[in-house]
Amino acid sequence: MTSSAKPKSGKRFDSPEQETFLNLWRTYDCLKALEDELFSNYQLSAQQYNALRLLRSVHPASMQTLALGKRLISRGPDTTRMLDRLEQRQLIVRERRSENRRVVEIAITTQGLALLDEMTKTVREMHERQLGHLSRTEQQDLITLLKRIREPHEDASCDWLDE
Amino acid sequence: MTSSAKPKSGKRFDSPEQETFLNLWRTYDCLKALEDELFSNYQLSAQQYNALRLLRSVHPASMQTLALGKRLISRGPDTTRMLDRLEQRQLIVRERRSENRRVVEIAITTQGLALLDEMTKTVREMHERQLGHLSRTEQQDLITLLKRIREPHEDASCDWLDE
DNA sequence: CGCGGACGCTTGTCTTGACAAGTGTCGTCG
DNA sequence: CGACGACACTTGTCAAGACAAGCGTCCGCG
Repeated sequence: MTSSAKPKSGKRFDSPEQETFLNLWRTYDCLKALEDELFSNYQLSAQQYNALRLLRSVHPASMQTLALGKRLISRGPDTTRMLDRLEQRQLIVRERRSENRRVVEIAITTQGLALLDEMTKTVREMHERQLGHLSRTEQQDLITLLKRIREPHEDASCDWLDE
Repeated sequence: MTSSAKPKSGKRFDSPEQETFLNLWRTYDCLKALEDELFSNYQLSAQQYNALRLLRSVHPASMQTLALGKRLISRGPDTTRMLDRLEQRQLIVRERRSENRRVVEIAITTQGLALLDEMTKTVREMHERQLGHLSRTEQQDLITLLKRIREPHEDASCDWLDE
């Protein structure tokens, strides 16, 4: 049971980077808990909400499945099944283009827009609870730092087109 | 198809708070991708790695299941099954105390410590790639902001005892 | 015109996490 | 000392995500 005396006195982190990351993780998880709580009232996941938001931003035009998937926050091309669920609830429509039958165009429906409208107020309130206690400046500083973190990683495994 | 003219000109966010949160989410996901890639080489999840790290920090003492679960980053009392997997691989041991047969004490094994030791170098390299391009000051600023975000939420759905 | 390959999406399968109910153990109070 | 509630953990069940193979469609080239 000698096993290298590295385990430090009590606890703490292995490196400053680890502390940073764990703080980021923890904070994200903290805020996500609030999101999930709200969205579950509407039987939506955060991802689905974001998909609807994106579709609204291009409405009345449509988007291709892959393009939508790329713009969602998390990687993972499992867009199909998520859209299945939205389609079942008639929040979106899928249409296969006749000129190129490979691609599927996704558009938000009136019901989808209505749902987003219905949620607007509570979503805003949740954001207020999440981050309302930070000043604009603090939020801006934070965003700057976060972008700086992502800088060397974008295009690698992350490509976010939403800005 | 009138549906409220709220969808703004092009895209953008509904509120500054949303922009902040989406940036946080995106950044977390970005860094998590790097973590996952590394940990999958050792057949571990980030949660499992953190559990082992925590157990090492109290080694050679042990922790109760619930206490361990509370200190893990994500909420969710599904600690049992995660520990099942670690136990199967003999990285931890579970022992039911005779004086109080309700609680289960968890301790890291020599093999668990060995695995952590084996991973040390690659983990450090990954952290370097994740966040090495930020100065200490920037990281400290970031941590301060993140803690400030969590301030009003801790104890509510999040209680992090690790500092 | 037909064939190979690339593209875009779908499906299958497995692992992982979430939520709720169940099991065994302990403290306490009548 | 026996029943009740609380506690700590486990198990069951189901939805969500990850990874890889499969299908239909289109383009380019001989």
